[in-house]
Amino acid sequence: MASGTRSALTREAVLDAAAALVKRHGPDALTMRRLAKALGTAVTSIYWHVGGREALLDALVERTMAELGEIRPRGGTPEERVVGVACELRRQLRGHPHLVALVHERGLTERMFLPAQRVLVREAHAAGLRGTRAAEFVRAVQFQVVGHVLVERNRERAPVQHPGEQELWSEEAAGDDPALARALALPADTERLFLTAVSALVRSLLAPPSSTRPPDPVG
Amino acid sequence: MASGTRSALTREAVLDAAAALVKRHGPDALTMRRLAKALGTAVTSIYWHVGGREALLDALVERTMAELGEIRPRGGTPEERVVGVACELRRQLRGHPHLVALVHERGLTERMFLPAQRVLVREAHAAGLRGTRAAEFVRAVQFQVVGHVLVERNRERAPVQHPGEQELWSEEAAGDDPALARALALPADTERLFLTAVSALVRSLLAPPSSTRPPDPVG
DNA sequence: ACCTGAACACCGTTCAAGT
DNA sequence: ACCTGAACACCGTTCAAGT
Repeated sequence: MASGTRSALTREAVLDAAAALVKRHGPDALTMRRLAKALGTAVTSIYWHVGGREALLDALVERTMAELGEIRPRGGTPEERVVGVACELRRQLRGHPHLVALVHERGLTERMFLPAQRVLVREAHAAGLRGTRAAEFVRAVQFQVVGHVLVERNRERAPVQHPGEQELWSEEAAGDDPALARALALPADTERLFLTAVSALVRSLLAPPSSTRPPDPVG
Repeated sequence: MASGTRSALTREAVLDAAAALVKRHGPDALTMRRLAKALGTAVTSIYWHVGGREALLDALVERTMAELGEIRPRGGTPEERVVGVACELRRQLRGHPHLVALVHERGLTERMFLPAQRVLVREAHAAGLRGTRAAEFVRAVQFQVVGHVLVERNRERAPVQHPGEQELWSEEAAGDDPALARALALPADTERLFLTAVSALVRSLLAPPSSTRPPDPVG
């Protein structure tokens, strides 16, 4: 359709090619020389348009972050809505697997999380939290989501571990709880685990602070 | 003291020098050539003793992991003991800042966490959890701790963000909650945040499953 | 304003050669 | 068995030079 965008090297075109490279082969594959070859230009042209590799990655992150959809809370209770927001956020991050690592390396986690922060603040207020308690709630959810995605992504990348939980737990005496040994020998169901953990966290943090919890009467 | 360990290049000596390099200047500074220069040998000698860079890092991780102290649970209730274990684990990981990233990159998180898993299993049993529920509990705590440390470490490395929460939250309308805006503009107190989050998680997961929580009667 | 090649200072790794 | 230098195929970046 478009005629001859052939010879004009644009900042846009460079970013497109870079994004494609990262998407296909991961951030390590993004090399100035490889990128130049993909674009059919000299390496040094890239420097004129976007600067060095660091600036290139910055621009790439910026760009991908802008593509992230907005999250809209859904559900009846604040708890449900917050859990929903967390799940949606995780989904988005998992949709751009390389982005997470890139953002993480560049220390842009805060920036990436800002829209979600605004949403979470509203929900915290709706649940009756205010001031520092609300701030702590927001950040606890943020750390939880980002942390979980980081750990999760890492597991997917390195599916087989040296000794591996499998062997270590299958032979191990897990007390008299073979079901537990079996469960720990299996790879984790991260989807379910995320839901469980974030639900537990949110439920506990949104609960009225009245119950400073008396010690359990169980022996 | 020791006489002439001067000329004999050992696998041990290589690992020592490598560890020192990583400790001082981070994993990126660990270069085969730099390491060789530090050791006063040819680059290729390292290959004979420990193999390539990848093998070197593996050995380094293995070694540092073995140095990690054991965690002993302390406290009256299972909840207290689990939180204590989590805190101790975080402390240990923070004590070896480069190790975390290395372990994470190599996908050895499971292996690193195994001793802690055993302890957590005992506490889960003590709290009355069994089977898959106990396994889920253990893994939730594991993901929480590792994830938090990863996020936390990243923040420390990149103290100033592009726009930064500061500006973004100081000018922003946070509803009618200036205290919250102030709190979110300040850097997070990760120590406190960790304690809050892990306590909330553990409390919620160790609570008896009886309360499927009826919906809040609040309008 | 835009693009180029040559050059610099680095990498990890291999390999034939020494002792 | 241990150590070496030369060489290969890569890097990111700079810079003077072209048009």
